[in-house]
Amino acid sequence: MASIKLATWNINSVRLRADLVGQFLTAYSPDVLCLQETKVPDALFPGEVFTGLGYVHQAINGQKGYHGVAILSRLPFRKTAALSFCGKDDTRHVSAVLEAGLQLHNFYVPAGGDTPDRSVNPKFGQKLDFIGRMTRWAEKLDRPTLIVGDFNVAPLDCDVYDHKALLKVVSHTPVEIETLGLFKDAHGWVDLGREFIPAPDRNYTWWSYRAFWRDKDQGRRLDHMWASPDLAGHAKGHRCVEETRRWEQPSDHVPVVTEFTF
DNA sequence: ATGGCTGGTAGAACCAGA
Repeated sequence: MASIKLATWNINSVRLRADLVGQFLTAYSPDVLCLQETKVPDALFPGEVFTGLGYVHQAINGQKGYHGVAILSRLPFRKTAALSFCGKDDTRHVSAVLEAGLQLHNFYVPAGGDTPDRSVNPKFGQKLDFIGRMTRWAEKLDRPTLIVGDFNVAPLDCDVYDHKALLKVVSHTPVEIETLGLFKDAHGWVDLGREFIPAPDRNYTWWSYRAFWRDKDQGRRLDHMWASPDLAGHAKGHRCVEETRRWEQPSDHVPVVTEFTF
């Protein structure tokens, strides 16, 4: 029986934290790692660090300063692609088809700015539109598909430390949760994080750099792995690697890992 | 309950994250 271990991690600058990525790859040995917020143009991507660890297959889509995504893999790709949604080429997607036929899509959904009102904050509108565009994109999928990444939405009450307070905070507002829910239901995506760690258990993937929030465990579940219905049953193990949040000069997000058997 | 850190681009204070 074949087994594939896939991981996703918002790294918040892959150049600054290339060694941390290497530490994670060595310690947890995923076959594939999807990164978000690489913050580096493709020509400057530190690929050799990961090639040296056996991750010789790399699909990257980055730009200067902001956003940026990458897929590092020990398994060969049949094909790779990068999508631009909403008329903006802002490096929020990269995908790869693995030899097993698994379609892997890595997303960095817009954060959405400060004010949850698209009439005064265009970034919030862009976020909702991006998720709407994902919904239409998913209509065409007809293969076993895994979507991973930083969705920048904590959908369930128990995905934040204080549901009532955060209803007004971008990442947990009702309209974001509704929009993400429409996307989820349209394809029947299975939220693997909650398959393996059911509500209402604590299951955070992000903690602010601000010490007060971190020390009080005021986290949110923003990073996700969603499987299409035909793939979800193959998921056999799942975890968040909270340890990395305590590493020196860490990302504010932690890796999420799922193992599949076929 | 809170944005009071952090990174990148600059080459000093911004913007952005969420």
